[in-house]
Amino acid sequence: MASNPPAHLKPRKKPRQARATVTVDAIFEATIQVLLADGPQRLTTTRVAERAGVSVGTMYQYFPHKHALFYALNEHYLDVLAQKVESACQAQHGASINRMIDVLVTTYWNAKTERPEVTRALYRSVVELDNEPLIKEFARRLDAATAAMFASASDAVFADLPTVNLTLLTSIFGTVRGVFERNLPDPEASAVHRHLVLMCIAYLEAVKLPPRRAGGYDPAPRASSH
Amino acid sequence: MASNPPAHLKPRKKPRQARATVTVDAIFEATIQVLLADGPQRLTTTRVAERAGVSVGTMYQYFPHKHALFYALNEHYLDVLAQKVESACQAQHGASINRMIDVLVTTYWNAKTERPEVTRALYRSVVELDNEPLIKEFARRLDAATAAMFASASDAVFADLPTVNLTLLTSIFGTVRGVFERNLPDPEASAVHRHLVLMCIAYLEAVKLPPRRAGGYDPAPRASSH
DNA sequence: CCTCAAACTGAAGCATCCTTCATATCTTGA
DNA sequence: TCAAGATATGAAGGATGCTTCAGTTTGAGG
Repeated sequence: MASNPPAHLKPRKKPRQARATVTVDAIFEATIQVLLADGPQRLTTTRVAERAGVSVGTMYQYFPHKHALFYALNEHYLDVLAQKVESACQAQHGASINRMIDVLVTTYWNAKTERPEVTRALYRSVVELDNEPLIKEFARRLDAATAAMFASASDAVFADLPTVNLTLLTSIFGTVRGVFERNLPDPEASAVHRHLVLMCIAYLEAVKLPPRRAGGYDPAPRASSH
Repeated sequence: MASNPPAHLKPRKKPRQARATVTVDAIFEATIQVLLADGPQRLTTTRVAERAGVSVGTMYQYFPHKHALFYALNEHYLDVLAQKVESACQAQHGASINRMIDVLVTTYWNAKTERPEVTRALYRSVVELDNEPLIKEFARRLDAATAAMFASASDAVFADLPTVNLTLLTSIFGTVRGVFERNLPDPEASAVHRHLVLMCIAYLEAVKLPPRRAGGYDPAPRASSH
């Protein structure tokens, strides 16, 4: 369901027997474990294999090289994340922009916060080679999902939805990332979460086109026009 | 002028003769060059030394190991960046919040955009070991600078300035980073820049305390109260 | 001009790490 | 039960990188 991996880092083969499936799952899990325990620098084929309880050779039956493993891991993570956001957006079609923003931010936030260590580890690992296609595809999917949602808002229409949408996503993703990067403790992190919602709502209020009656912000605020 | 580097990655010695200064500068420049040309993965002591036109041994006279070099590079970069923002903030004391936001965002944005390749390379390199203290110190400095600025605003007072300030900085930094990460082409990047300013202004409008007279947003918008 | 500390050199030691492949074991299906 | 394909093993080859140090060159001060 995700994108098409560049040829050079496609998995070598898919598991056909039950034990092989177990093995591959163990390898993924081990990769995360090693990432958590030792950091991206010490993510070593040997270490992953050891932790997964298999031999190095086994890994190379499924992944042509280390980067392919890494790529597959991130692909899976981003795919799950994108699905969560997509279905959350879907569910809010026709709602108010306030609710949309709240759901969007909170869904993304919770998904990232569910396993903070994993999130942090992956953020730090995204540096590795060639996952730019992954990020692009992820961004494209969410762009589409949120744009469709906002276009369906019951209480607002936007002149330049693409830009508004892009700005929103960029700032939400960036803010969440910043919270992880600075390792903000919980009272502050929650406060930022709340204020991020406020910020986005205020932004949408400011850029939405005035509804049919009752001017939005500039001309004659709440007197019937003229 | 920056923080105190952890002992294990302090420079070994400072240049005492002119040629040594030249050497150290060349090493820094070469580090950036290699980062740009080959990426953080291929940043190798040998490669840096070669590009700098010195031998590996020379590098080790000044830096106890690779990470120390890296650390010093980032330290310098963040220091310059922090200074720019600090002085920009200083200059806006007493101004309106709109102007403050505009100056803050634009200053940061321009500083990052000045040499986009370098920015991108450094963003990608910040993964390396132990520069968390650097980030913390950088955040602390800017936090202080912008908080002081906003506290002096001529047209607004905030109930919870620390949170407002933290949210602003986190989202601004994060958004800019996101623009680089997604490698947004210029029309879109500029649009996000503009909208980021709008967003921050709308946010501050929404959270500022109502001025002495003429209620802010909730009660009786522009009729003399009561 | 001379001396000594500062600066520089770069081959080599040491430590990892990635990846392969010949071999062994397991599972399935007939 | 047995053959054949699937899966697993792990020692070893090959590559690269970090760091040291014994020795050389350079520059500053007397």
